[in-house]
Parts: sequence; structure tokens; C-alpha cells
Amino acid sequence: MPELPEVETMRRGLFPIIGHRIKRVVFPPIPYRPIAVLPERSQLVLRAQSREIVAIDRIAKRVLVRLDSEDTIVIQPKMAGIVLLTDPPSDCHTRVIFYLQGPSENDRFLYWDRRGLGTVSILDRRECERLLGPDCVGPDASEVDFGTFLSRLKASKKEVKVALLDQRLVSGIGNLYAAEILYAARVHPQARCQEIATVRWRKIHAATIRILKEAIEKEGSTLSDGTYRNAINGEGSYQNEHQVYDRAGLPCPRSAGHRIARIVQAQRSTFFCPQCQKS
DNA sequence: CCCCAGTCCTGCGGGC
DNA sequence: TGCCCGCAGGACTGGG
Repeated sequence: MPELPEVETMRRGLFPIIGHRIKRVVFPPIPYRPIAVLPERSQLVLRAQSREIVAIDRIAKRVLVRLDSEDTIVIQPKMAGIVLLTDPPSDCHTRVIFYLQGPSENDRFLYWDRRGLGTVSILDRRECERLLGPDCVGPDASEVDFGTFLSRLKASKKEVKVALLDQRLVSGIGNLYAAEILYAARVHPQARCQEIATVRWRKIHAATIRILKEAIEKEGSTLSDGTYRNAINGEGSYQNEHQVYDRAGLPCPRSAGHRIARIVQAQRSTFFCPQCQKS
């Protein structure tokens, strides 16, 4: 479930490849259906090969590998994708290998995706601006200021938890961090955005900034399925800080007399404490 | 415009 | 013990 902290950790993990040149792009033969490569595999090979990597960026939950041609390789890990500089957990889920110029076959990074829901694209500058511009992707949740946060979210007619997941309003928050943010802010996930007082929006904003920052520092959350890893195959540690996510039926950390509940909103699980979190 | 359901995909865990 | 089904959910699509 890579969300903002996990994808930011991927971005930082790729810093060592900046300044290197891509020698070869390889799609390993795999027993599963291949992942989507946009616009097509041959374009990725043609346009990435022999280009130098000049920067690694992130927009929302996508990693952007900037090339000296002004093309950008956009990696969207979705549910189960990661980028790696080291050997993958299993060879059969390696989807793309980018070999770099250098003395060793180990000079490479790869995209590994256990479920194959992710995508790898190569976009020129215009396509990047169109597909990843402010009309499609809201301001980054880890650094959005309160005024922007309030003006974009408070007008929404959605329930607050559903609104936090809308990448057009504010980008980077997924199901896990939405639950943790609203628990920290003591706001009920089904509260309507327009009915939440500004002082409580301030708490939601503060919790958003704080939790995403802490999760980035801890290199994200590696859940029990173990899929998410940093670029050198290490686990994150923010899972040890989770208060409510995937903890239905367990005691509320704030008061042992309460229990964490699970409901479904927009076809997704929501975890929260019905006693601590008020509309 | 909004909202909801379906889709992609594989691995795992609950239940019988 | 083994098997099957449902669930996990990010982003997108199509229908109402």
C-alpha cells in the first residue's frame, strides 16, 4: 500500500542513481501478466536507453526519474510495487530492470511488483504537466499550508475520510494514513467536511503534517505481508506506531475501555475509535 | 457535477 | 489438513 511516506522513501532511496546513465532496459520473462508500460514497452526502451538520470522527484504517490532528454520515467507502484537497488524478494515479480553504465551488472535499479497493478510510463515534459499537473493532483499533503488545506477540503461535500483520499484535493494520503490522521485529530471519519469547524480542521492539518513527517522518518509502514521495502530491501518501522489501522476489536490506545471499530466507506475499510473521534 | 460499483492482480488468511 | 473464497486497495472507468 505505498502511500506518500513509502513513495518518498523510494525517491530518497534512488538518489544514488542520479548522475548515472541508463545502459539497457530489460523486461524479464515472467509467469504472470505483464504490467502496463505506457505508452508501450518499445518507447520506454528507446527513450530511456543511454540517457543520464538528472534528478529523482515525487508527485503524490508516483516516483519520477528525470532524464537529460527532458523525458521522465514515471513509476506508479499502486498496491504492491517497489523500486530496488538490491536483489528483489522474488525474481518472478521483477517487472522492469534498468541497467546503468558501470563496471558491474549490479549497477541497476529495478521495479518489482508482486501484484502487477502498478505502471511504468515514459512521458515528455508536456505529458508530465498535463497528467501530473495541479488540475489532476492536489498539493502535496506533507507540506501543504493550512490555508490551502482548509480551502481545498472544507468545501467538499464528502465525508472527511473519503475527501482525504481524493488525490485532486490533497495528494499523497491513502487508506492507512487517513485512518491514523483522523484518530490523531480525534475527528470522526464520517463527519461531513462542510460541518467540521475550522479549529478542528487545524487539528486535522497538524496531524497530517506530523504523521506524514514521522512516517517518512521511519521509512514508511511495512505491513504483515512484508511487501513494502525501501530501496535496499529494508523494512520501514512506522507500522509500530499505528494506533488504529488494521486494529479492529483491539483496545483504543487512548483509553483501554474503548475498542477500535471497522466500517466501510467508499468500499474501503475505515478504522477508528467511536468514543474518541467525534463528528 | 457527484456517487457508486467494477476492474486490474496475486497472496494470504479465515472458515469450514 | 487442505481447499476455497473473500479480502486487501490505488487509480481509473463507465453507468446512473
